[in-house]
Amino acid sequence: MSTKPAVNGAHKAAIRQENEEQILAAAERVFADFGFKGATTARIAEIANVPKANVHYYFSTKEALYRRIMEDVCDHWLEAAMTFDNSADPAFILRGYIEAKMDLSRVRPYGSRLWAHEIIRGAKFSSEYISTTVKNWLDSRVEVIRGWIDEGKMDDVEPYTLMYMIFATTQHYADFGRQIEIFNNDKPLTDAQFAEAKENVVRIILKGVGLA
Amino acid sequence: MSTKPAVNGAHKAAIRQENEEQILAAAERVFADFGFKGATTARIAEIANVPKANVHYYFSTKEALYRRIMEDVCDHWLEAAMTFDNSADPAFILRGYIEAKMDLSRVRPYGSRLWAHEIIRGAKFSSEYISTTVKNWLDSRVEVIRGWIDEGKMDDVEPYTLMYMIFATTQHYADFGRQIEIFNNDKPLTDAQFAEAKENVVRIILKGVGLA
DNA sequence: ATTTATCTTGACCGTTTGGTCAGGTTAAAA
DNA sequence: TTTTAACCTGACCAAACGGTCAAGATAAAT
Repeated sequence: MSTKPAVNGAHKAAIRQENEEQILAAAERVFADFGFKGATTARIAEIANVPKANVHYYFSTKEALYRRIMEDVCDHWLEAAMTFDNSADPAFILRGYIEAKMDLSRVRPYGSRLWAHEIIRGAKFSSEYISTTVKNWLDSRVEVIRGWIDEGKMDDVEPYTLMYMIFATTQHYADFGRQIEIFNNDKPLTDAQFAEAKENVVRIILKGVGLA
Repeated sequence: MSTKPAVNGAHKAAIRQENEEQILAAAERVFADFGFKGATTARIAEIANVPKANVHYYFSTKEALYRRIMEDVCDHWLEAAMTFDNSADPAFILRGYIEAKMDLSRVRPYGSRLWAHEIIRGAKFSSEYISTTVKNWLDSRVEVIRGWIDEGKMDDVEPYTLMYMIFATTQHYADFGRQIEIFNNDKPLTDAQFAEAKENVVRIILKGVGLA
């Protein structure tokens, strides 16, 4: 561990932060792979490289750990959502949002997979969050899209269907990453391949709604 | 049970078929909700309305049951895949394929979710199937799309990206069905809403690749 | 130097889990 | 009628699981 002399408990605080981060990262991965019920605290401890009792020392229960990670994933999702503002230029906004979501899938695939698990099993823990924070955001974005349609800036498409298409397509690169890898001759997409995919996704969707 | 007199073991055969179907349906649902590891044989038995020992009487292990259902889901997927043939008319073929996939999500959401679980956790059981049957089919369809592009029938898009977009968008209605339901004021999509979504998905994608 | 607070962790506990078994029931075959 | 085969299932087993605890180590405060 750190050899730097501690001042005012900084060392103990650093120990806590380092261990918590290690456990959170391990847990995100294990929950992403197996879902809440399928994940074991033994496996999380193993990946985090700490004794199982330590997981419980820092996070009282498996569920507490799970909720903590989901909050973090939601915060990250919100950052991408913020790129979708009320600008007058739909092509610019939609391009920015799709790219932000694609990038999120690229840099944090486990978070997306964890979310997918959560939704697939019925959104047991996140139902309220989805029906409030996420739904309010979605409904307000749908109003913005409707405004663009009314102003003749884009085709008259059903806005919810468009948003679901964007969610689905962008998260696919995280959730079904392994399948895409198998299709790519068992190799992860290179940065170039991913950039090309991103550009094609943006292009097809923008043209699909009359913006390119 | 059936009161019809049996002839040549038909009754016993009917018992087996009925019980197997019940267990398979229950298992598909439980595996869809919780994934392989998170699902329990006790839960499957409960949903199937049979004693747990009966599950093992008909399917030796949990894994045998899981593999059996996955084979079935793959067969079903293949049926939709068959709509994508070598026709000269890309708009017609893509529309047919997208619609078949959307319908599959509508009539068999658990199968799609089970598949999603399988892929999210790394395609542990299905890796070979994906890298052979599915990949060969995908690669051959990509060649067909390239042919259409070469003939100037559609835009020069990256065919794999297009196929992933179709997979993602159509399966979203099954895998993230709960989220969509929450966004729909906690009500499942009506048939009319689903038909509208399907039409919009087809329209956006076809236009997005220069086919509408 | 001593005390206090935090960290560490092997061992343990009660519950859950996948799977087995023995004995009984029912239907079909001989 | 008897025998055979298939179905049924409560009880049980060993292993896995989430979580706890006591005792020791370490760092910080007094």
